[in-house]
Formats: sequence, C-alpha cells, structure tokens
Amino acid sequence: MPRQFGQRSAGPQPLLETPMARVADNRDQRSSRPPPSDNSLTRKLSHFAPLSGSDHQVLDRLAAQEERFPANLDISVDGMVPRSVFLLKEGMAMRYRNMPDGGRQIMTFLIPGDLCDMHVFLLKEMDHSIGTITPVRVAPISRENIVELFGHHPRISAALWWSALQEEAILRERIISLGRRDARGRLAYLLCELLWRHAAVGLTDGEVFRLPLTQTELGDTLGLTPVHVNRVLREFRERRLITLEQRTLSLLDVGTLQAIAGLNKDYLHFGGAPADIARYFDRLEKERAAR
Amino acid sequence: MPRQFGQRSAGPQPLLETPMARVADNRDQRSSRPPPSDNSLTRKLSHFAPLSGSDHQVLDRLAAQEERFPANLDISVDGMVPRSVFLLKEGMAMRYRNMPDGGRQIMTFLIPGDLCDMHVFLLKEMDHSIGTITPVRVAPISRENIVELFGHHPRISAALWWSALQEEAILRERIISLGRRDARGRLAYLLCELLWRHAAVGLTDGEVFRLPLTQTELGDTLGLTPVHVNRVLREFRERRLITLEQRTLSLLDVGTLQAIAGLNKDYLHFGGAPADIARYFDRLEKERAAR
DNA sequence: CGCCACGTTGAATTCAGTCAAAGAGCGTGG
DNA sequence: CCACGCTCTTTGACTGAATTCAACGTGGCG
Repeated sequence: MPRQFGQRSAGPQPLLETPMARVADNRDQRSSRPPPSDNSLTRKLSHFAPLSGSDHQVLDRLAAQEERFPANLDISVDGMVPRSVFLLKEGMAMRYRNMPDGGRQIMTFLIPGDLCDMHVFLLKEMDHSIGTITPVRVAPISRENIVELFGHHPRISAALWWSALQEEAILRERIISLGRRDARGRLAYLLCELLWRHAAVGLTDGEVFRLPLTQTELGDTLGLTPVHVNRVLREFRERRLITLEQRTLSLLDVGTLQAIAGLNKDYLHFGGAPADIARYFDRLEKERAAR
Repeated sequence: MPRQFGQRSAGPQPLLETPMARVADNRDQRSSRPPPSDNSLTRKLSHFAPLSGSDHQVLDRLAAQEERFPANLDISVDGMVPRSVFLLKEGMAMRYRNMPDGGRQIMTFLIPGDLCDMHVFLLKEMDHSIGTITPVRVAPISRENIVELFGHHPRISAALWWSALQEEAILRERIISLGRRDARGRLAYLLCELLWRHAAVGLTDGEVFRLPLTQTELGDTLGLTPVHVNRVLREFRERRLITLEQRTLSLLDVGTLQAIAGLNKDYLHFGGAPADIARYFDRLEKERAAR
C-alpha cells in the first residue's frame, strides 16, 4: 500500500538531475551535439511511415532534454493536474491505479519510445498514476512543443496519431485478455505483446529481451495473484515455452504461446497506415514546406 | 458463432435505407431542413466547453446525413478496411471482438452522441467489429469532413479530443473492472457508467433509463457468464439497489452501487478541460476567424 | 400452437484465490 | 566476514467465486 514515492532499497542509483522544473525551451535547438541515436521514438514511428531527415532532426531535438528518475517512484500521481508529457528514453515504467481496497491494477507498461502521454494535458486531473519500475531516463516535452509539432509537422503528427491508436489497440487487447482469457492465455498474451513492442524499438535479440518485472507486477497487470502467476510461469517453463532468469525472458515457442492466447493477427498494426493516407500526409507536409 | 450479419427474428423492423454504400458527400450541405435538435454530440461536447452558434451549425450539418441499420447487424467488421466514421444518433451499438474459441468480448457500448470512431481510418484494418444492438440511426462522416473539421475548427477539435480522451478513460476503467473487481463490482460499475453516459446526452429521467441489453450481452462485457449475471442481478434486485424490467433500468441506490464498485471519483472527466487550455483553443478559434 | 430467444434456478465442478511457510538473492551493518 | 533484514520466489493445503451442465419457465411472433 504505501508504495507511492516509495523507494526500494536499491543501492547507489542515478539520482535525478533536474527534479521537476525547467520545461524544454527552444533555445539550444541546433546545439552542436550530433543527433543522439538512442531515439526509440524515431524507431517506433518509422514503422508507420518513412520519416525524412528533417523529421528525424525535429524528433531528436525533442528528445534532447533529459531527466532521470530512480526506480519505484511516481512520476505523475492520480488526482494531480498533469504537468507535461514525457518521452521515455530508457527504463521501464507503468500506468496504474490503486484501488480503495488496497489492490492495484497496472494498465500498461511503458517502454522506451513511449509517450506518457500525448494528451493528458487536456484533462483537469489524472485518473491514474505513472510510476517507474526501473530507473528511467525521460525527455520532458512541454505542451507548447506538442502543439508546435501538431501545427507544423503533419507527417510526424500522423505518425503520432498512429502510435496513439496502436496504444489504444493495446488497451483493447488487454480488455480482451482480462475478460475472455484464462490465466495461461493472459500471461501468454502479455509476453507476446512485450516481445513485439520491444522488437519495435530494437530492444530484442531474437526472442530474448530484458523483463525487469516481479511476479507481483505481472499479477497486478493480469488480474491474477502473484502466487498464481508463479504457477503458470512454472507450467510454461516445464513445457519449454519460456525461460526467465536474471530478469531476462526468452520465448522459446512463440507459436504455441500465441495459440494459448488465441491470437494470430497483426493486431499491433505495425503494418502502418493505408497507402492513400500516408500519401495524404506526405502531401500536406510538402505544401507546408513550400510556403 | 454465426453472428455476423445475423439478424434476430425481431419482427417488422426499420430496414436499411442505404445499406452499405454512398459515403457522405458534401452536396446537400445546406439543405433546407432546420438544424435537427437531436444532436446528442453537441450536447455531449458542450460538457467540455461552451460551443458557439456557428459551432452548433457545423456539427448539425455534420449530423444531417442519415443512414439506418436494423438491430443485430455488423456495421464494421473485424479485418476489413474501415470505411468511414459514424456518428450514432439513435439506438445502441457495441464495439466487440469474437474470439477464436467462440467467445465474445464487448469492449464498449456506443450510445447516441458517440463516434465510432474518430480515427480508425488511420489503420489498415479493423481489429474489432462494431455491431448494432437495437436499430440505429447514424450519420456517416467522411474522412474529408473529419480532416476539414480538425483543420478549421479548433474549438470543436479540442472538444473532440477531449471526448476521445474520455473514451480512453472509460477503456481504462473497464480494465480496472475486469482486472480487480468481482462480479458484483463489475456489474455495479457498468450500470453507473451507463447511467452517467446516458445522462450526459440527456437520455435519463432521474436514475432511470432504457437499457436494451440481454444478460448475455452484459456477460460478454463483464467477462462473466450470463448465468452469473443473472444471479448478481437477482441479488441487486433483492437488495433493492436496482429495478430492471421491460428493458428499463432504475438505479435505486447509486451510492451503494458506487461503493460496491469501489469508485468515488469524477473519473469520466465531465469537468472538462483546465481553464487555460480552453482559453488557448478559444484564442486559436478567433485567430482563424480573423483571417 | 409451437418455435425461439431470453431469463431463471439448482447441483456439480474447477480455476484461481487465500493462507502459510520456507528458500534464494542481495545489500547493509555489526 | 558473516548475520540480519528485506524483497522476491516457490510450494502445499484449503477455500471459494464463478463456470458448466442441465432443466424449466416465459413471452413474442409466425
């Protein structure tokens, strides 16, 4: 329960450099540093449509600012007024809500390249919290920058829209998981989802990636108790479907896992947008450039 | 599960006038008919920010076109390319997905004033279906109209964004329901949600409104079997919390129901946006008008 | 009248939760 | 350097909420 702002005994951790203030301003735009190639957002958005060189620049500039937070800290708390948008650059976080009875439901995990989130600033108060799981590096993005982006960069806007839609698709998939799948199916689905999302930002090695989650956190996501998560994990291990040690997960048999989850489709929409739509935004981009 | 395009034996029902074709074109825009005052969308969006007279006109024009569909018909099918956006003007529909094992998960119900949905046209194919529950009247809205709206009417755009966010909040709430609430809590929450959403578009009479859902449909929403839904409904009736007959639902004790669901907050964000954001879009609107 | 979808109820079953205890790993402090 | 404390994991025995299976009731409509 007393988990908010709790700080796990975790030894010397990177402390926050710029705790809560100083929103990005546009001054050091064309700074001398070369574009940091750690921009997972760029990588993710590229799945939607090929971005131009200047698009990359714009996005890299957006991601240039940086704040660090330790593990197990709430970045954004239920009931507060949302301050700004964050781009997660490294580490893992979660979007969750504490229930009055002490339970917790994790709605989604945030991984590098994810924005948390695009549009909360339209709301009067947060209806959930965002907390770190590992230490994270984030780029704070001001409301003004977002508005600027949507106003002047149609192709990026479209890609961001698409990304938001993908997130919504993930939310829907989770509803299906919780509503219609048993424990095995839920876990199998979640592991596949995390694999694919990590793959989309280049954080996988084949079917292997880092998964720094406790069984309690998995349970709070899947609507299961940690005890039961443990049992299902054991079953998966015994059936040689997965391997999970040292916080590293290998999916040994994705096909079977998908079958257990009852899914077979390109539900994450990595295919991008229909060609005519992509062309449309491309045209918008050129018109704006011509002016 | 031969339910798609299935058509319940349901007697003389309003048949479809324009079955599947003819997406809205802009020809009869300024038709002679007076603005239909049945625009639930306007009513819903007004909760966000006061709309101007011309905003009302724009929205009424958008809702002028009309198609009718009978009950139990899929308007939009999983796997197909989304055609256009619909504004639901009357009746009830649902967003759902059929599982390979024959199950069905309903993700949300669509009621008058809902758009289904804003942005699917960015995707290559639908990852779920939209089907009618009762006969419905919808206004088809073309991609061009949407783009036009977002391009030229900032205040309406902002209101639509807000409405989309509200929908997302509802999705999140459903995740919480399915993940962390027991059968009683889930049902209690769903009934409250439906009451408030109906109230927002003026379709309630106190705590009473029409609920044309079968227990099977409730179960497919809540992740429960119809049998169990029946039992929980019985319990609620016996505890004098609700009344449900002739497809009319009365919530006799909303407070207790909320308590059972474990919710107490203004989670639907009917409060609208923070004042400074509202002002911002207002200013945008004026700038555009000045040009 | 008889079909059909929907609602209702009971009894047996099962998946997941609860309670409890013990082990493993890690960092801290004596 | 080892012991302690902490969190996380693992396992077993028992419990319970919801499902399954099955039957019967009910109302509308052809």
